This record gives sequence, C-alpha cells and structure tokens, in this order.
Amino acid sequence: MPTTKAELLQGTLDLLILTTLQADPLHGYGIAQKLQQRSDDVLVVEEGSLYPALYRMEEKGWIDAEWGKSENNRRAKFYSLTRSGRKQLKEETAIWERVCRAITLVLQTA
Amino acid sequence: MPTTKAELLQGTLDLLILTTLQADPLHGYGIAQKLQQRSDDVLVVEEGSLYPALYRMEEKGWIDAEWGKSENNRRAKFYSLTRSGRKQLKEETAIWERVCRAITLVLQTA
DNA sequence: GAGTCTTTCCTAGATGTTCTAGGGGAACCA
DNA sequence: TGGTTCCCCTAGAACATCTAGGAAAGACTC
Repeated sequence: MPTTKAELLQGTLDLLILTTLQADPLHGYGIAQKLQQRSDDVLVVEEGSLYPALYRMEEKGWIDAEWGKSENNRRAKFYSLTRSGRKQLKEETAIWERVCRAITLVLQTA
Repeated sequence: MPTTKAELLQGTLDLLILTTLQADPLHGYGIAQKLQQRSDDVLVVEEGSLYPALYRMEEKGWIDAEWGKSENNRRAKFYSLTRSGRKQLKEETAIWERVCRAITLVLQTA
C-alpha cells in the first residue's frame, strides 16, 4: 500500500498533455509514461482519462493525430501540437501560474 | 468582458475552506469573501459550490456549525475546524504541495 | 507454434465536484 | 415603503476523471 495516492488535479490534464507534446509528437501510451517519469511518479494518468482527453483535444483542434509505428514496432497513434494547441498551451500555463500563485498566497496568509 | 476567468481548480476547494477557517470561525458568506480577498480576486467561490461543500465537510466531521449573529447583525451559521479538520488540513496541504511541485516540474522539464 | 507477457488502443458507465440559476428571509438605508 | 445588501439554501446540469473492463498484435519462452 503506497503512502501517497497518485492523483491528478482536475483541470490540469490538458495542460500536462500539451506540455508533454511540446517538444516532439508522442503516442498516448508514451504521453502517460513521460508524464509519470517527469513528475517523479507523482502524476499518474489512467488510460480511461487519457484517451477521452486526447479526443476532446483533437476535436478542439489543439492536437493532430497520425497512425505510425512505435519504438517497439507497435501500431501507435502519434499526437502533435497544432498552432492552436501551442496557443492553448500558453494560455493554460498562464492560468495555472495565476491560480497556483493565488492558492499559495491563501495558504501562506493564513 | 474580463480578461481572466475567475475559477477554481477542482479538488482545491476543501483545502481552501479549511485554510480559511484555520484562524477563526467564520460564516459561509464570510469564507467566500475572505478567500477572494486573500487571493487578490483570483479565486471566486460560487455559493452553489460553497454551501454543498460545507455540508460535505460537516458530514465528514472536519468542521462544526453553530448559528449566531454576524458582524452585520444577521443570522449566520459559523463554521469552525474540528480536531479532525486540522488533521485533514495538514494532509491536504501536503498533497497540494506535492502535486503543485510535480506540475511545476513537468512544466519546467519540457 | 503454443502460450504468455507487454504494448497500445478503446469504451461504457459510475463518481464526484463545481456551476447555473434560481428562491427566500431579514436587516439596513433612503 | 421600497430597494439593497447580507446570508442561507437547493435542484439539476455540466464536466472531468476513474473503474473496470475488452481487444489486437508484436515479442519472448520453451
């Protein structure tokens, strides 16, 4: 039994996915792994959250999908940021920073 | 049209309420105001979110309620932290710090 | 070449929080 | 007396995430 539940703050998943795609295209499975690694195992995305999120984001035009082959020679869908996705990433980053600062402020003021 | 939507990160409301009650008991309306002020108007809690949250937290035993008179001589329900609420506050603060750090890490690593 | 493991994708339904959009009473003020 | 502010409350909608599955196909083991 782990001491700390791995969890996600509702509302941050899009930001996290966009960030993960910033450098290179990645397939879904890879996004989840990268996210977990980069967060030192704190952030864990369930597949049942990830794929629906990717569809939402594709519909909104933030990411593009393309079928290809993974590093392990498996069929995989690679997602890449669109121009609109980069804009969204900027906005969501700004919102995160503002809200994060606000919460920290409240916690400290008390 | 405001440039920035005032919004709440889902999952942080309990933490924010507990924090706001840390020093003194407060009524619901006052909690919302204090939160907004301390966050420089970034965090705005709708009453439709606030009151249900207070009930949940009362049921869980984190806060106690008592009817009284407000500063403005109005009937008001004052909430105060229980011992269990203080413990919860500690835990949620720790979770927030861990997750916040993790997200910041991901944002920077990219 | 049979069987198992891993990778990768997918979905339906449940769960839980927050918001929208109301309603209402009572004190204060003009 | 009438309007405004304070303070409480609720039902239902909206939405994101999770649970708990299923499935296919390459890789590995023997």
